Order: sequence, then structure tokens, then C-alpha cells
Amino acid sequence: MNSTKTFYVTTPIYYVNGMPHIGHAYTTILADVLARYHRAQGDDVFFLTGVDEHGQKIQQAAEDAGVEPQEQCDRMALHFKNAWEKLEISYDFFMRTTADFHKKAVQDVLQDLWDKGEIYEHEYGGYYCVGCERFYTTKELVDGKCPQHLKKPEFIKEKNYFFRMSKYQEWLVNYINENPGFIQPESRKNEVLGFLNGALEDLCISRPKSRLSWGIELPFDKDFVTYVWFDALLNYVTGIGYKQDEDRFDKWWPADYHLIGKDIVTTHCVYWPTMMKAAGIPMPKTIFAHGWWMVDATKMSKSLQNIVKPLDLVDKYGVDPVRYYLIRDMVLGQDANFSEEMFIKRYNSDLANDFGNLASRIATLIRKNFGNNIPKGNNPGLDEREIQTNGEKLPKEVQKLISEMRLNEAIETILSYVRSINRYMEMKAPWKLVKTDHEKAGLVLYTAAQGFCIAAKLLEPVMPGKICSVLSIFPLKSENESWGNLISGEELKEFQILFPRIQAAPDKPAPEKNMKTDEDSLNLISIDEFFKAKLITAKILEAEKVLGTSKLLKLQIDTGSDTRQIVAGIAEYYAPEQLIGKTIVAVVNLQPAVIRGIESNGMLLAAKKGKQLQLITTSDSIEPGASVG
RNA sequence: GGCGGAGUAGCUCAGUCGGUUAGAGCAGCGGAAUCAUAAUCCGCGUGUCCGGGGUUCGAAUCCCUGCUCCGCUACCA
Repeated sequence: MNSTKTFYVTTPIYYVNGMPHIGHAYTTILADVLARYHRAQGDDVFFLTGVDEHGQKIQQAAEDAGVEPQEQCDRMALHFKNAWEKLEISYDFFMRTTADFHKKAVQDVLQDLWDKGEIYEHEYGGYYCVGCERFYTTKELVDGKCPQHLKKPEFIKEKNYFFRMSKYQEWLVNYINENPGFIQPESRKNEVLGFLNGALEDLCISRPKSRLSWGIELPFDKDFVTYVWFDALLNYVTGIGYKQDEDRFDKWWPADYHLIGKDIVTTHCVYWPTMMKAAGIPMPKTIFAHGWWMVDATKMSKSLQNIVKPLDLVDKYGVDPVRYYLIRDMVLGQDANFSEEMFIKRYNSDLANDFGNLASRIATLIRKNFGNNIPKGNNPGLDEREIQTNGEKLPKEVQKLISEMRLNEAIETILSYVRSINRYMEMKAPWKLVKTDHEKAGLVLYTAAQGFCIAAKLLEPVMPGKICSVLSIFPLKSENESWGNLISGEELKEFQILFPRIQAAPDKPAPEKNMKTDEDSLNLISIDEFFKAKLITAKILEAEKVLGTSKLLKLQIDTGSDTRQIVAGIAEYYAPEQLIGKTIVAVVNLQPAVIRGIESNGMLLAAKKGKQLQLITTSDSIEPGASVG
């Protein structure tokens, strides 16, 4: 309420030569979570994201699609906007580098730099590969040929414009050293300093139109367009009014966070700061590079498209749990592993069991015993006070962790409070207490409900949709997370299960684990039941070991009607090469399973006793796809 | 090759300006309870803190060295 702070956060603007993927989504969700936290704290927030639309690849993509570049960009921009809508991204402005105001502002900056002598013209000769559409240094050439196309590049002379980046090298090194928080995490800072150990060269910031026309024209030479990075980086300032509305710009700048992926550290930590320095723009507070989501460490063969795509989980399980998982399971700065299995574990234990179920039990108890009216919270005892005190401390703790970019720990802290409420419930057992001391039971439920609301409120930036809907059933005085804002005597609206447990775990390998359970029970089955399993002969086409496992082989089998992949735990008994060509018996209508990140669509049959295992094969040759039974 | 980061319980990670029996969550095992989404709660960890040296009264934490993984960078002149 008092002095409103401003908070300006950016994502990179994404290059529109491809569809939105997990990398784009993650950075954007991260920015969104930060933006929402700061809004909830009462800060004045500006959240900028968008797309980068100029350059060679865009022009090429448009040509391939047979449309004008602008149309190609319009289409792609829409894909990104739609994706962000689906992911509940609350950006304040969606930047497009083809917007007139941006082009004009970029030209203004270029003109200034030109006038100040920060940009100069230079003609040089170089080896240019038409296939790659780029110059190579002599060192890069292999036998005088382009390493990509193995063709001899042409030596051409070309004029271009260069930004005097090199003259800021020393300044930049000092700046980075004097401002330890400027580049985070520290490992990236060191990386940049390492890069700056070598001589920094001037940056070519133009492209002749004869080669590339899709870009922002240089104001001082209409035969050239601006190099796409130079154009793109400036979005961080043009998007908030630079060279258009200085008041607006001054309000937001310098940015609190430029969030980036670790792949674009150099552009953001070298090009961009020197550009700003030359243009007289103050430095942003922090450039933060996060790691990557590794999807299935064991890379699958490209022919198969059965990889679980992270964004597919949104369709399957909803946005909020996916946002929760992404924020909870990545330690910022490090890489993280993505798998549906880990997602489901996280979802079930945190969201369904701890958080959702707590709401459910509170709601049911209030409904059954208090006619759906929030009971009174009078005369709190020691235990109640403890829940209250911890609940009152929680927002500060969370805020601190977030300011340190330890979002995973912030979430864990909130969840640990939720667990403490579950413990409190267990200790007080209001379902029993209600029979002997109705008022005390009411106090317990009030305390639990109020604590729950505080925790929920703090999770809202991560799961805006779900939290909004669960909080809306509680009668609350205010939007903040203060103790006592839950109103006694008012109605608790109808509760609906928030996060239904996900039952089917994607990977249920455990083929041998069942051995100790009652396998010898004499259950007889009907012949119909037997034929539920569709058994056929199949031919093994390919076999390879699953890396990092001792027992697993990945097989491609011909079932007569299709070629499919199965994972079999037989590596200790068969080498991959001795399997190829064998005709085996397989169950082909099993539910698919993901085992060690690899999808398995079926199961082969083998006989096993003790340490022996033999595949079930056919004695004579028979076509793949023959029925077995 | 150089620089940097990482290597802690089955899994994901805390902890490290040296100091009590090294922690959390998840998974697993045993039990209690039954308001709740077969959810919850309680109890259970003989971990070579990557290996080897060293400094120290004392090291996961500092130094040296080796190994593995990752990143950046440079490349067999």
C-alpha cells in the first residue's frame, strides 16, 4: 500500500521460425509466476513477452510456405499468443518486432549511434557459403570447403556496418565484476567473464538487402537491414516506450529481470549491455539464465513420435498442475529432467494428497457438522496459535525465497505448512471432537481452513485458475493472506475436488516384483478371459540396450500389421544382435507403458525359472502376425 | 586442451565463511486412524557426503590430486 514498487520482467522474444515448445513455455511461465507474485505483493508490474520476427530464417520459412513474410509472422505470432492463453500467461504486452513503433524506435537508436560514431562502415572480403548463407573464417573451413555443405565458398567483398562493441570490453568486465547480481546464476557470470577473456570484436549489425530484405532498414543506408539480434534485443526498451514515451520508459526501466535460457547468454550478457552502454541506457538489474528441461535422457529414435511432449500434459491434466510441476521441480539455473512419471508423482503427493485432500476434508467436516457455515475461531489454544503464527510468517518466508529465485524452495515451504495443517487435523481429530465439544471442533476447523486459505493464496501465482476457484468457496474479507480474513458464520460454498488423483501411473514395469505376491493362487479363468490377451507372432527387427539399465532392451518388432517398439527386461540373457530376426510371441493389446522414459507397446513372452530365461519362439518359420492361442 | 559448474539416502534436492549423532520431500517397510481424493498421521535410514592425499583438536564443508557428468571455449598448430 505504501510506496508502490515497480517490477519489470521480460522473457526473450521468441523467434517465430518454429512452434512454441517446452523451453519457450517454461521461461514464460517463470516470468508469469514472478509477475503474479509481485502483483500480489502490491507492486506495479509490467511483464513483457513477444516474438522476434525478422531475419533470414523467417524470410525462408515464408518462401517455403509461399506467403509474404508478414503473413508468416502473423500466423506464428498467433500460435504463441494462443499457447500463452492456454498457459494462463498474464503478460502486459505482447511484443512484435514488426510493429511500427518498434521499427521506428530501433531506427532512432541506430541513427543516434551512427551520429555518435558508434557505428562505422567497413568493407571486407570473406568466404561466403551460399548454402549456409553465412561467412566462414579460413579457420572454420575444412580443406577450403564449407563444413556443412562441403562446397567451396565464394570469396566475396561486401560492405557492412559495425557496432564498436570492442571498445566496451573493459568497461563490461568491470561492470560485471562490480555488480555481482547482474548476471545470474554465478556460473553463467563466470562463463561470460571467460568469454570476455578473449578479444571482443566489433559486431556486424547490418545485412545487405541483396541477401536479406526482411528486416528493419538502416536509417542511414537504405540498402541494408538491421541484424536481427540488434533489432530484437532492443525490444526490452522499445516495449515500454523508449524513444516514444520517456515517462513510461522511466517508470519501468531498468528491468528487474531479463529471464533467458542458457543458450542465449552471450547475446544478452555481451551484445546487449554494450549496446545499452553505447546508447546511454542504464543497465537492467539482473539477467537470469535458467537451465533446460531434459526430456527423456535416453533419446528415442526420431522415427517414433511417441515421446511424451510436455505441453501435451496440459491437455491431459490441466494447466495448473503442469505449471506447478515446472516451477516446483526445477532448481533455477540447473537443468532438470522432465518425465510424465515425475509429474504424476508430484501431482499426486503434493496436489492431490496433501493440498487438495486437506481442502476436501475441511470442507466435508464443515458441511456435515456446521451446516456449511464457517465455524467460530474463538479462544485459540497453543496449537491453534502455532498454526496461526506459522501462517502469518509464511508470506514473508516465501517472499524471501522468491526474491532469491529459489522458487522450488518457496513452494516446498508452502507445502510443508500444508502438511503441518494435516498433522494438526490428525492431532485434534475434529470428527471425534465434534461429538463432545462442538465449539472446540469448530475452532479446529476454523484454524485449519484459515491456514489452508493462506497457503492457497500463496500458491495462486503458480496455479492461478485452480487456486482462484478453491478460494472462491471460502468467505474471505480481503484478497490478501492475513490471518482472520476468513469470516465465521458465513457460508462455505460447494466444494469440488480440486486435483483428482491420477491413477494410472505411466510406467508400471515391475514385471518380477509381483512374484512374491500370491502368484500360486489357483484362480481359474474362462477362455474368454484368456483371449482378452491378444497374442501373436512377431519378428524382431532391431534391438538395442537401454542405456543406464542392466536388464532392458529396446526392440522394434514387426507384428504383421505394424512395426512397434517394446521394452523387454531380457538384456541379462540375450545380446541385442542375437535377437534380430527371431520370431517371438508378443502380447499386442497391452496398455502402453513408459519404462525408463521409453514407451513400450506390448510385451514379449519368455519362460523363466530361477536364473534361466528363454524366449518363447516358434519352432518353424511362420509369418509375423500369426495368432497364438 | 583451457576455464567454470556439478558429483550428499533408491529418486529429486537442501546443507558447505570447518564444530553436537549429515537433513527434507517422494518412494519402501511396519503401525494408527477412518473426516477426506485407498487420501491422512505415527515410527523405521549401517548414506564410503565421487575416490585418494593433506591442513586441523575437528572437514561433506578448506588445500592438492584423480575419476565421472555437464556447460562455455579452443583445437590437434
